[in-house]
Amino acid sequence: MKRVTMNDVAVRAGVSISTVSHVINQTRIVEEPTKQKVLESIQALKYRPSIIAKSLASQHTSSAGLLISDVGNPFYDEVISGVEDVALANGYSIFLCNTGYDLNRGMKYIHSLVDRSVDGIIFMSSNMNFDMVNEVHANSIQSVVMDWGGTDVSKIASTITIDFNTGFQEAVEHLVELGHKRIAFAGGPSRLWTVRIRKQAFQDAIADCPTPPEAIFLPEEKISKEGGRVGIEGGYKAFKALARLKPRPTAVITTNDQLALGIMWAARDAGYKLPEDLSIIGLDDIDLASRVTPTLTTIALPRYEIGKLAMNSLLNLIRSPAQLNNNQIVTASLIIRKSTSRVLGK
Amino acid sequence: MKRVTMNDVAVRAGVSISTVSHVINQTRIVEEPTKQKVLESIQALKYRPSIIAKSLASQHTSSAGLLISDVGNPFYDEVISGVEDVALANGYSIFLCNTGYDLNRGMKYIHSLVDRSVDGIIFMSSNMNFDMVNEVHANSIQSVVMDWGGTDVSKIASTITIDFNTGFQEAVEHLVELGHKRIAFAGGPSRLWTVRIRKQAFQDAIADCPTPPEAIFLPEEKISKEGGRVGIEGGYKAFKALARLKPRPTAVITTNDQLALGIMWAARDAGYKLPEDLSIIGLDDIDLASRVTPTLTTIALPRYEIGKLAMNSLLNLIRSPAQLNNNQIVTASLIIRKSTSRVLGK
DNA sequence: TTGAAAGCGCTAACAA
DNA sequence: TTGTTAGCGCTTTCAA
Repeated sequence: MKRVTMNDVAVRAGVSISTVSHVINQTRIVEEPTKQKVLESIQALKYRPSIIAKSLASQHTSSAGLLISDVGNPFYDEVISGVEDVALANGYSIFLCNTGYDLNRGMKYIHSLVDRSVDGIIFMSSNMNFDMVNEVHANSIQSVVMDWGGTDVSKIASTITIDFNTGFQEAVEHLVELGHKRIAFAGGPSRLWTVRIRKQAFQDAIADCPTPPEAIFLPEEKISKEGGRVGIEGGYKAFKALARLKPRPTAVITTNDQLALGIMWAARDAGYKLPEDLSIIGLDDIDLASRVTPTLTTIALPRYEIGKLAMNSLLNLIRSPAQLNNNQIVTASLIIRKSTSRVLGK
Repeated sequence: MKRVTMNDVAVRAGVSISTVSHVINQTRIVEEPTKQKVLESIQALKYRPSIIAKSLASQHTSSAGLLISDVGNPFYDEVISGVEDVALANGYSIFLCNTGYDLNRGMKYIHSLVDRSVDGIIFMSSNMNFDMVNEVHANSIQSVVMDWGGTDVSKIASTITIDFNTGFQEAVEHLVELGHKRIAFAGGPSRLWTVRIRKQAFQDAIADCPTPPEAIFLPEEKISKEGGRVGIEGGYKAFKALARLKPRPTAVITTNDQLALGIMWAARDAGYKLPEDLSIIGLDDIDLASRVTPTLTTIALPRYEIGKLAMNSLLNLIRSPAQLNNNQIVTASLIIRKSTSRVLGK
């Protein structure tokens, strides 16, 4: 039981191999009767083209790599789905590369992808560096990078950046409207670009208020663990810090939903009534956010859209490499749920 | 800037192309001086072999497909990591295929993987069918399937099955020791094999007790949504059903952690003190389980190990296809945390 | 111990 | 409109 090749189809249809190729790829006009014979042979022989052979001959593989730092991070779920959906729709297959926040591992993956001659790579790992993008570029492979600080890659890759300003502005306005005068901010260490950009957006939003509320910054280092990641545990710690403040903030805005949930749970454990005693705003809109009680008000990232956008950008780049330097911006915006409420009058 | 090929290396080293191939693959003895020359050329030219060309010539691709139903399901996080870790360590790359609980989509992926000549496929999607496995087998591609009911594929694939008996036995024993006499079971619809197997394990565990506690089955259909999936919302509904029972069960065992968390949160919303008023046991040991308060006692699935096991089995199969019919069993076992406690004496 | 050469299954000039 | 054929970059048999 050998593999059925294009040649088998050609022989059975009584045409040349190149005709077969052309009817399959619709790459030149073939007379209807001839075409039908070919199609019939393909059916009869259950012929399936070898993508490998095709790749070797055509010099592109219809495959792409997706570099992320952690499949376990709820941020990525929908991003992956978005990427996959447009990939599948375009005949592309995705190599998933999970760096696990490890630069060496990331570089290994890059090499593997280059060796496999993928047509493009999407960088969504916060733990990436310029060398990686450059290595990819040096091998004339296209790439799209989620703009997570560090070096400027806009000369050699398309980028996607998230506009947090809108979201934070809406969040602060929302709280101010509810009467909050002291708003805390909880995030990881500012040395991380991902944190800095959010913090800046928060500060700008505060400053933009007609009568700015007081902004209080919870101690960063206590909240985060090694690597700078913050999670639910970070929320517990953030709450402790928050509860200790003398005039207590009446609201808190966080840099991610897990952190917000941690604060929420810690607050409840401490006997707070939510949201009356403390308004909480998250960021990301992970799945859980709408499933806990009270449901979490959060600055939502259109994650599925980001995934689709990234893959579409990559496809554009692959199809017309000239079209570089398109920096796409996606906007984060507030979703109001039940974890925020009017501050209690005294 | 053309690609550096094996031929370039051969020319520079003054040897034949086949010698280069052999030193790279260590597939025949090459005199030390010759070998050094080749190695030096490789370095100097920064030569990297084309996996595509290699695949075409050698008829295997060092790539594999991983079919799962939903990246968003926390069950898969570590499974994926496990698969990836051993894949990476063995020079394999993984095509991630997210069926989204959709059979058609699954079949599309299968075809794509077959066309790409992957060396093997791991089926971890509950939404798979015999046709898929058979299609893969018909193309002489190896596969490992997570034994999620349906048809028997043991003749054409290696399988992994989870032993739930141990876990449920430990769970029931644990509750009995704590004095529980009425234990509820909350799960999705029994028509799903995944649910049935767990339910059976629960019933067996109850029956095995010296003095069996009473087993109460919460209404399945109310708990699950379309497709039979149960999540946090299901937990809320399960709790309502549970709270309505006349002599209230003092403990509940669920078929997954999300369900357990839903019950936990609903119970707290209803003013229960946990775990005193209700002991709750989950299943899976998802990340959240150890991060909520009270931390969740749960029947843990060694998910990372399952991933590693699956990929290792696949590699074995690829290396020696004869070695089929190895059905591996992994055991689920209880992790005791804080969501279970002694039943209050009256 | 090494080299020559015939593929692997397809694409894409170039001819006809 | 169709066919011939030279690769794509590598593996592997067969000879030397």
